[in-house]
Amino acid sequence: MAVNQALAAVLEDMAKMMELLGENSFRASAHARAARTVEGLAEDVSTLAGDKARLTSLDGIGSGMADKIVEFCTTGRIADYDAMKAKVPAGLLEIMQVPGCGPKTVKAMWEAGITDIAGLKRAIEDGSLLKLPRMGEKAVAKIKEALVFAAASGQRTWLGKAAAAAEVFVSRLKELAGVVRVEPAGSLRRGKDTIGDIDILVSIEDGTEKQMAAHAHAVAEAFRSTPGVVQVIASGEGKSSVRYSLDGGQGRWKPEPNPEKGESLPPTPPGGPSIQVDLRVLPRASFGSAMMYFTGSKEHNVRLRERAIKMGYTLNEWGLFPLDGNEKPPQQRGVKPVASETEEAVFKALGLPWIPPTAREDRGELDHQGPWKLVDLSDIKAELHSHTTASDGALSIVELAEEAKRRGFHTIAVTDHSQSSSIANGLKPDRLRRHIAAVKEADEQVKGITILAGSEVDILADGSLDYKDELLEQLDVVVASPHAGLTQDPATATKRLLKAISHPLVHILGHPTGRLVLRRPGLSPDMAELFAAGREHGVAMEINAHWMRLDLRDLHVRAAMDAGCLFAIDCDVHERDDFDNLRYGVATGQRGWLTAERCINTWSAAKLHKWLKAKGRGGT
DNA sequence: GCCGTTTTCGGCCCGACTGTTTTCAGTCG
Repeated sequence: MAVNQALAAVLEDMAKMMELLGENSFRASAHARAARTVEGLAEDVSTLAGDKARLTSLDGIGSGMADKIVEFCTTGRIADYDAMKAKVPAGLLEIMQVPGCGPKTVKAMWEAGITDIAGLKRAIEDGSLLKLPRMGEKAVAKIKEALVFAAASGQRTWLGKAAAAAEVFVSRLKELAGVVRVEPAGSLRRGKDTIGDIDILVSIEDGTEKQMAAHAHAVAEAFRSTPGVVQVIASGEGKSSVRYSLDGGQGRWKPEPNPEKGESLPPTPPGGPSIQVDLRVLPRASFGSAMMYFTGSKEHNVRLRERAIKMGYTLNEWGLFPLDGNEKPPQQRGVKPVASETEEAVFKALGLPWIPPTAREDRGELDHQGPWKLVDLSDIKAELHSHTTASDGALSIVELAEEAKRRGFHTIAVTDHSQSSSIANGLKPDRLRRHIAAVKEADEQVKGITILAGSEVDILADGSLDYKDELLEQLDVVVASPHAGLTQDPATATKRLLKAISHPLVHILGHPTGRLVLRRPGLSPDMAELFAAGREHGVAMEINAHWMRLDLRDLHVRAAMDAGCLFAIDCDVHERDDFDNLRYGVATGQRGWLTAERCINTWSAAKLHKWLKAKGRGGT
């Protein structure tokens, strides 16, 4: 998978450089699209390099691109890329990351001798940037301000962090007069594991033009003045953009330099990392098409619009309109849309079932036959991975069980850490034996839910488990997880995890790669081999729901689905609020097209308990 | 550079906003 990322980065850079060099923009976007395809592969692209027919069967990969991929996989380089790199200074690609600095602008900078961020800062200070075409005072001020946030603006944040930030705006705007609905859209609604910016849509109740404008104005004002907003980027009636402090910074930060401190550029904003939040205020009549538009993904939208054109329509955020050859946008000519108020209506008019937002990634969802039946939050009836105060959790066995019961679960498995996880206060065999007894006692005591005795057993570096079989046999649930040795090479990691999967007492492979989103890549085993073994041995693959893990990730889920695996979506509960992370695990499952029947947490108590008991006794 | 429900050539999604402009280019999502 590391190869996929490296190749995707190269193709992405090629696309950027083509834009800079003023080459055919469609050629550039073809490279960008190929980059996305390569990045989205569940298997290592180098395993496909010998099979050109399979390569060209991938979306956006034609004969020429396939040759480049083969070249990269066999020689580690692409001649065209090297040639472009020799022409285009690397610093220009960095400047292109700065908001407001697109290819045309950066090309003009290049022609003026600016080739990196430092040069850009100098050109701002000595005023030479102003001499560039279409570059006035305001444009320079904007770039100046953008540079302050440049380091942060390229960064993405965790799904859980972004969701919490979005909730601050949603709950605030919901209370305003004239507001019908407030919904997050964008990658947050799609449940992506990292979020670049937050999109929030507000629907305004019908009324006179004046009333609606007043409501829209009030919404925009409330949005911009939300505590924690550190910068207002744009503010119109229909659209506003701000930066919001992810550390909950209070009050408004003024992006003005203080000359007394010798500052010529604005100081770093308070509150640490921040995220851009975009607001759109819309009439009720176009809420469905606008939700589709702003939920994306961009690539999914492009496919939808292409489909619309083929069917004689044009699709935009205002609705689905008949194609009439008139150049002026239909909504500006008073043309009535065929569909616009709900997403269902727009999809239906395009001959499609409603597609779950989590599946809108241009990964074949438009060709999906029949209605979507993905696993849903309400399907989950069991939590099979949780920790108590016996290891590193915050709740007692009874507290944990009561909380699970309150959330409507029929089963909770207590799976504290095993002995090698000493940092997490893992249980030595004697303690585990006593813990099993305590769990059984609690199971007697707490009515209305089944409490299972389990363990999250370390998969040691050589693939063996952290307890002897004699002890594992006494457990109702065995979750085997890698915790240490997460920098092993792929071949070693594959061997290690295969050994654990083939162990007859293992039910669930916990957070299989050990990755931490935006922090640690984790293991890169051969996923195809893992999933084939998972199916063979009847081991469920975990989707760890914590937003810091989301492991398996969406693409792995899709591959494991195709391989016929079972899944467990678990919160890895350490404290009460961790149960709330379930939605992120479910979203990740949905992104891999996971159905409820393949997810053991959705099964009835009888079916689940029977499946667990069958392990190690000859059945699967 | 890709691709085919008019196509193996000639297309390739769509609108809002901003700033620099007097009619539009560039950027963004």
